[in-house]
Amino acid sequence: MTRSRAYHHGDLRRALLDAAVEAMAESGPAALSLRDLARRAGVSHAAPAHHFGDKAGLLTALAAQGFDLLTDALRGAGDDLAETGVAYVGFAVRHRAHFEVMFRPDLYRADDAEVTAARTRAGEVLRTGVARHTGRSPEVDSLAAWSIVHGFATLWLAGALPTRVGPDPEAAARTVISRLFA
Amino acid sequence: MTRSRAYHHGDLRRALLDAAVEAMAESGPAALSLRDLARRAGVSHAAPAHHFGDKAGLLTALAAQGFDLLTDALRGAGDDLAETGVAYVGFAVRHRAHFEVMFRPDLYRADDAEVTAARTRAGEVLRTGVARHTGRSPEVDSLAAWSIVHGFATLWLAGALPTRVGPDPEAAARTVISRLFA
DNA sequence: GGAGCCATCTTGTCAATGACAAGTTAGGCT
DNA sequence: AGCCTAACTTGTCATTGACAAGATGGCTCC
Repeated sequence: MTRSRAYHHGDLRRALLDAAVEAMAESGPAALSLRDLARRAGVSHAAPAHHFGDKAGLLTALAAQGFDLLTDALRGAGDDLAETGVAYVGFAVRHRAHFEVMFRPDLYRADDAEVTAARTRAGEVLRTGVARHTGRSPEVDSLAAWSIVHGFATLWLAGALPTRVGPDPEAAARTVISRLFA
Repeated sequence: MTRSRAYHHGDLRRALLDAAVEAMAESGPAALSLRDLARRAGVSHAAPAHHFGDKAGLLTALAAQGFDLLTDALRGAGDDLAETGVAYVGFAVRHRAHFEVMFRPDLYRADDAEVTAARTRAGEVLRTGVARHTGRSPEVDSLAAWSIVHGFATLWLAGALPTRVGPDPEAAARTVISRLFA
């Protein structure tokens, strides 16, 4: 590493992505500024452009990274469909910045090849999880399961849910998800 | 009206909100610019500040208007819970700009009194709709119903759903929602 | 071992934007 | 008639994203 070697940061690309996550955690995605990221990484204001082209480029990379992280999180939940759903909510809470970019296609280049591939991989995991679980129409079940976990996660992150839900999003999600299989 | 009377636009506040919806329909919420709205309304670049204070103020007004529109849409769906859910999705598709602001609290002053009241009203309609429908835990059912319609609407708007779902979001929503009551 | 090459990062600049300050106009009220 | 205040204007500033052109230094290849 040997932090701060004038030129050649070492891993500026990763440092900028990390800074972006950090900045979004503090002030939300709307306030994100490339120049602020450069400042955080200790480089000049134009350095990010070299790695990502423009702001949309950086968010594209962040989205791709996010879909890969989601894939890992879902795989780590094992074979139980309900736990996969809980893992989805857990990912949203733990990787809020990634999550908030991933499903906002106006912020990045959603048709980028790398993002598309990563999104497809995550979709596969979700789909096969549902197929493994139920004998009924896996198509509808897949949509319903995805909708309910995505909706719950989004509403939680937006602060739209009543406080009565409690402080633990994953516990609440477990209850809600199980309702789908009642 | 007598459009364009030099000073005193007549209904600039409404005109700016309409322009905001129009602008967001064209280029998404991230690209929204107060100066562009002023241009669309044919007023000076500082005119919006007088009515809304700042950008967050304008989006706060838009969010409040959105929650009122949502309340109307839900009420118009009648007593059937599934149809209320379909109406929720229909609202998201038909009033995309409002919807995309409403659940993004970092864009506006979510604790504004007017917004809070409007959000509460919409919440009431949703909650009583669920209570009327089921005898089981209305708390969990309410969360599950809200999650599934919000998730479906969000994913649809984000273009995240596979094309196989078809071109009609409300029809697809009907199928998915009915899965919740299977 | 050194010469050149190229990715990496810098400095400099421009137009656009949000926010604020201070002035101007018009329409209602007394 | 006069004024008084809400509604809008012009002007300005710091910040930002994007682009252009230059500087630097590690790496390869001979």
